Amino acid sequence: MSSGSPTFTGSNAEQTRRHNRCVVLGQIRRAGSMGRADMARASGLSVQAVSNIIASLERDGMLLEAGQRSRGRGLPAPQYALNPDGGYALGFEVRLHSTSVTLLNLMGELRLSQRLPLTDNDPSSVSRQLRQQMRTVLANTGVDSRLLLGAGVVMPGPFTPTGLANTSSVLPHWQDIDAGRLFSKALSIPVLVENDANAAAVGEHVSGCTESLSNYAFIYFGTGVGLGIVHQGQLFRGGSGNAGELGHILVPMPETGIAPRPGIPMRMTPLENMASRSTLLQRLAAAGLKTTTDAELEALAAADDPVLQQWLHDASASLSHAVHVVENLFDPDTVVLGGALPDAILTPLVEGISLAEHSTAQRTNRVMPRVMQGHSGAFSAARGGAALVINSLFTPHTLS
Amino acid sequence: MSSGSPTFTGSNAEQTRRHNRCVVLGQIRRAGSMGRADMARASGLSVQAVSNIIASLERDGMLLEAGQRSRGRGLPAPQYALNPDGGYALGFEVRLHSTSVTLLNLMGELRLSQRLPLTDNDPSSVSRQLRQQMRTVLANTGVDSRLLLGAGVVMPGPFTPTGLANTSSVLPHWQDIDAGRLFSKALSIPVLVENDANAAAVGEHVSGCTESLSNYAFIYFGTGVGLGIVHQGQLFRGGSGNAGELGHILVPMPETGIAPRPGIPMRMTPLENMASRSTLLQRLAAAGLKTTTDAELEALAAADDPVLQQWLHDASASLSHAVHVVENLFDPDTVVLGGALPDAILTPLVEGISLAEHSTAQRTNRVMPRVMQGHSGAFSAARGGAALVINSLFTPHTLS
DNA sequence: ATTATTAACTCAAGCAAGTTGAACTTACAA
DNA sequence: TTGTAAGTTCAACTTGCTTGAGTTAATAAT
Repeated sequence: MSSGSPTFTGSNAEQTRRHNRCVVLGQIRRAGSMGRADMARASGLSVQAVSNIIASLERDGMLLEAGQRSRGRGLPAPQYALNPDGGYALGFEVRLHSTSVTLLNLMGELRLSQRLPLTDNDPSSVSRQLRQQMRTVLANTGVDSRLLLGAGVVMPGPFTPTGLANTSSVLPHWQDIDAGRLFSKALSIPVLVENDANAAAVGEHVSGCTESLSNYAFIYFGTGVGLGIVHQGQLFRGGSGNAGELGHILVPMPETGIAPRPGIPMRMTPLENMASRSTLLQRLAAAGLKTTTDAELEALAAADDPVLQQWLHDASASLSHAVHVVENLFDPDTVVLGGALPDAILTPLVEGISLAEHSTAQRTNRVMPRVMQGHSGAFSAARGGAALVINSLFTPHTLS
Repeated sequence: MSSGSPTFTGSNAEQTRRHNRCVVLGQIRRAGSMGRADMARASGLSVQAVSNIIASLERDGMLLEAGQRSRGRGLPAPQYALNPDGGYALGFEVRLHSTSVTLLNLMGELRLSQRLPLTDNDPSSVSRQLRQQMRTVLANTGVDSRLLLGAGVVMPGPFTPTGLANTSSVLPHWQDIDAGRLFSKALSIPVLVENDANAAAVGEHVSGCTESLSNYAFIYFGTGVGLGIVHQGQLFRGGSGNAGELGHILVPMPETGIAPRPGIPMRMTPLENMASRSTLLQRLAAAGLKTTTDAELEALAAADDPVLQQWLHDASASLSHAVHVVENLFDPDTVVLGGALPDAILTPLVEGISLAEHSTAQRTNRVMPRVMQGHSGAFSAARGGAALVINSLFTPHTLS
């Protein structure tokens, strides 16, 4: 089913208040702490309106007074800052054989993360396991369940426009399941479902190298290679929620002795055949190295393993091509690379990227580097899931 | 200067009304005509709120009563439809040696279009010429200037985030000029400035093959090749307004005897070296054919000119690659191709596109063709400019 | 030291716009 | 002929932002 025109929905006083709360919270978050008059100026609201919103946020425990600040004459302004413990968000990553969970506080700080093996990945088994993990996390951190603002669940796509089901997914048994509704019922809190790249992209916004940016691209290394796009503070999801399939785009293949496929005019290959973790593992396996864990990969990196070095070389070249495409099509303020690779691999991969001079991104007035390294490691997707919830507090929901 | 986080601005009752007016107008537009109760159900507003908005829109001349409609029992509902003459929008295209103007009514119907040669393209000369063209159009159509809702001006980029200036643009003398402010002063109406591809994309939404869609990509053939992305009814502009530089992405080069450039690992070339109007003209010139006008191109197409045929073949192959990239990165409901090419060229170009089966876009449940042909011809950009204004009436401004 | 100025905040009244519920109108059905 | 359903209007109510007057406290000027 195609998305059609979104039937925009009407607004009223209640939604206006919700919007303005988001605006105020977002400003406090970005500035660290602010006074009422500053917020009024920044938001265009009257001081009185800001004052009422502050009072309501303080009642809800989201804000704390943070001293006073005097700038020259006049009454010193009481400053307000986020209460880090004013709320928490859970993030889950559901994979074929494991589920991960993270807990972030309002400031986007990691409180706990945990991974469990998953034996049955049918919907009800997964729901049970997430529910169990939620209980464990709350018990281990002492966080009151009433402070949970929601959960973000990261799952492999593809998605359909009607919520979040998948057709020929990596996960069996999930055809046409509305995962959001399912988990929301199981966990008794609001749930957002996203793919790994989108979640990781938002994770970088909530705590990472793009906190001050609202337009950027995030290249995520999971099993394959994904792309999360943040545009004007919002995720770009595409018509059916499957935008950012960077791994599918064709890149020129370096001469590695592999024959070109028939039907493809040149020696082109999908990016995920060159620059994904599974490709690396395949190459290592072909060379007789049975490698699977991050620790093993780190050891190979430390030993300057030649197969790994060659892969890094080839993968960086392919990524350079992909980054060029992303820069020209999305015009991001920066391109961040991160995900489920150890830093020992990710860092040389990012450093190996060489960008063409001739590009829209080659502006004179840019303040960010064109390429940056973002969060990495096993929990970057789950962290991103929790970040989706945190981020939604600070970002007015522009639609609906 | 990078965009940073957009400081979202607060909302109030006045903006709520503006938003709801857009919602209601948009629904009437999509449905053709509607009654109050239908709009209330579709928007989530109360019937009374809709009623008040309808009254205000009718006072403003934007709506007309369009009979009654009875569905079974109950009071027959008075229907409302857009008043085609309730407002007009101007669209301009500023090029190196010409300026074009179009006038669209509220329904997106073309009322007039005109092209004038441009001798001096410095800012004040252009402003004068546009002002003159506005007067001419109003005089020739008898439209009252008070019915002008605004103008959309299409100019070549690149843009900067601070409004709409350009640095190393095709147009000289325009460095760091705020074109929007300039034209708005000259024309005494609100002005939007966009690049050709974005404007043409919105043009297709206002009257074209994507009226019922809110996620699509538009590949625009101007001097080069551009891409306009509409996502959830909004243009995707990127961090500095320069998203969609499709012409810059590298595509595999068919064996046409041209030597590969040094530094590029394979025989890759920017798309606009393969699939742009200027490339076609160059090839024709190299073959001794001094062709410049659309009429001459149409004649060559009718004569099955071999140089043109070869170009069509090569360009379609390159475009196939580009469409594949666009499908996978943006996940649009469809990809539309259009712009400043005559139909005699555009149609075979679109028909020549062959798409890989293996793609995110290869869904089972798609309702639109993957590739469609959109508006073409000399005025497609200027039309798009006017469409920007019309579209803004029906699309709630989600930010700011 | 006293007074003026300035900035930030609070209080109370006012306003705009959406919501709610009762009353009215019309068409179809029993 | 009467009842029911659907659409609309009217009037009272509610929410939330704005406005303007009054209060407080820090700095600057006298």
